Amino acid sequence: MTRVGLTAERLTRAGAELADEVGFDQVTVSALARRFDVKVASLYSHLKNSQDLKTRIALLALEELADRAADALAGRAGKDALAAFANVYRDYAREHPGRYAAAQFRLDPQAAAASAGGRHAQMTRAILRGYDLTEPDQTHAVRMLGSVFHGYVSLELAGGFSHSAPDSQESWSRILDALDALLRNWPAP
Amino acid sequence: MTRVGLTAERLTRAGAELADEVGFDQVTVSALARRFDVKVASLYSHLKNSQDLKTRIALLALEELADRAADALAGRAGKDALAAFANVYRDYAREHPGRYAAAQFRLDPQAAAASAGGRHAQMTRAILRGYDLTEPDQTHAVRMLGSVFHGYVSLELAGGFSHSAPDSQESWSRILDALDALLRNWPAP
DNA sequence: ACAATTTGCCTAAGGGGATTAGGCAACAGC
DNA sequence: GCTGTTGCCTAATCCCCTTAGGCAAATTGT
Repeated sequence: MTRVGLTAERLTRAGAELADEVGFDQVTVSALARRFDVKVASLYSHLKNSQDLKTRIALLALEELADRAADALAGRAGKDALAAFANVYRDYAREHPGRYAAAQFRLDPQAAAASAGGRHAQMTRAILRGYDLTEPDQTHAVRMLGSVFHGYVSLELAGGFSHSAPDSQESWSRILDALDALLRNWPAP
Repeated sequence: MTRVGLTAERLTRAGAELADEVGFDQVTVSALARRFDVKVASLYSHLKNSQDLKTRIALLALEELADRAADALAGRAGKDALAAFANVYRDYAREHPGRYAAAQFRLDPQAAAASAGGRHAQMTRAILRGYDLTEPDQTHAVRMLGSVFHGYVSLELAGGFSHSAPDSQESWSRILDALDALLRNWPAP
């Protein structure tokens, strides 16, 4: 029997592709085994279990997302940075819905600590350097931005804004305008 | 054999309770059968299948949420209405995490049309009557509010804001202040 | 009150995914 | 070429989903 050359990394990448094709919750050890034309049990030499697979895909997605965001942020500030950052999330979710869903996967504290989650938070804070916010308002703003981006992208992905005017792209642009205005004029307590 | 008296309604309610206890994705026809001390196959006289069960729970959650929101909105306007509405979502999600997750369940067009989704949208629009927005900005604002509420609640439920200062309640209040300010001063295109 | 009918829950059976134990063949290093 | 390790396999167990067909309990009509 010829060996196929499975590794945790190859399985994770293939799992991510599978997620984008059929949805993250349809990513299964069995489906992955079929994809490699290998018996299911064989994967257990490389993966601890099904949760391990999903965690790895989630970590991959978080890394990719952070990399793209870092790229987009380079050399930008103010509203420019805000929009670039936001678009990275939205575009990633549209290009890779399965991976985006994976990035929402509930990680255990172990994995969460090792994830790119920290980079995301840092970058969101970096954007706010272009605005005049001090703590604790900065944290409130970070949380709000995260909520809007995640919320909008989730709802859009779930089909919430299709089949109704105006265009989702239009709303997205205007919401970014509104957020920029809000950050420039954050209300005092 | 004595009959237990299963009905789709009782199963749906029990499913919702189960969801709150163990998580919506752990809600299974088998677990529900165990809860009623009945064989699994017996449930299929009342439910079409597993997806049917989940859809029913989702519809129940959407109704409950809409009822609470309608209640909270009665007699309120402006920021008062905004905060009351937002708190309904957040409180419901904290009291009933499984149901809240169910409300996010992807419904087929059939079920979606019969759901309380429309009421939610109408109520969000009603809140905006207290502000001076015309179309299409009103729709943009509706979408933004939905995104913030859903996004914040999701992130909070996923544990995103615990273990870090300031308190999540604090951020929530300040974000509502900020949204109110933004709606009173929505930027021109 | 009792027969006829409907209906609720059951047993049985088949299919798929997760996971573990134990075996043998392919590879790497000497 | 021999040896030890590793990769993939078979086999077995468990849990969930779903359908088919049967018997008994509730309900209905007389």
